[in-house]
Amino acid sequence: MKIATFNINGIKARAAALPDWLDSAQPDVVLLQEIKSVDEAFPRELFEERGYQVETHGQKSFNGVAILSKLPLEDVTRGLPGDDSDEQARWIEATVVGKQAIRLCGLYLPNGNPAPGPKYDYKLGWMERLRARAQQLLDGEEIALMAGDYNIIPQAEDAKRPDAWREDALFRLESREAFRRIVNLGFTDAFRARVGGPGHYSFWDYQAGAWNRDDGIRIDHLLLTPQCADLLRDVGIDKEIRGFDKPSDHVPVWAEIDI
DNA sequence: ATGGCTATTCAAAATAGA
Repeated sequence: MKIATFNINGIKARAAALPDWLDSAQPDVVLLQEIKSVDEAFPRELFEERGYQVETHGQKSFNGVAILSKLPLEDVTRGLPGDDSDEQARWIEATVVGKQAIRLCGLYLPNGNPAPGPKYDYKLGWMERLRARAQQLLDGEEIALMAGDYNIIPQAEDAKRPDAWREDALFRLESREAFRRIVNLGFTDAFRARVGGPGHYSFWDYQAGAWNRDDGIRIDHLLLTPQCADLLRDVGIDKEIRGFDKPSDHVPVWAEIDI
């Protein structure tokens, strides 16, 4: 089963590029972030006509996550537990049954800039809630993954120019420590389990010719529980579509799971 | 880069992104 994460930066703006990528990459499941749409306005027919079931957790203008799946989605839940006052649409979960069941968590972790400040506090608080949910998945010994736009550059090798990001909410020490607290519970970064070294990015800014200079960062990740990591067969970053017409500033990252 | 681009929104400039 090919499972991808893709921050599309607006479903309306990606009404051509996203179906084009689906048709060529043929993922079984896609976890989408930044749909920037309410549920009622999401163009589900674009995906249903390609054989995908669509589940959204949308919000007006900003944020918003969704799941597309060729197999039925079961037990769908919306919103990251731990703060009933949080109105931002950044988390969705569902179960898909292949040979075995796998729990899929799609997430759009807060950017957090400027740091320090209230937005950064929100990011760190959100990550603490994420850690709690992650621990539950481990405690249940589930075949599960948490994938999405983490807005975290894990290591210097994950940025073309790490020094430019030192004080940024995506790379400052506190952010990376919070990310490691989650990974170190026992998760596997799917991409890094298979590919080492610098030069692998999932985001290039629209500004300043970042794409042409390959000035990117790796911030979209799939974290696997041990039971899921046992089934990991392949990974990839579909970098080339960043150079196509009307691209998102992110590209898809995927994992092939033997399930 | 204290923002060079893109997307969104009660439709013009503001907000957000990373």
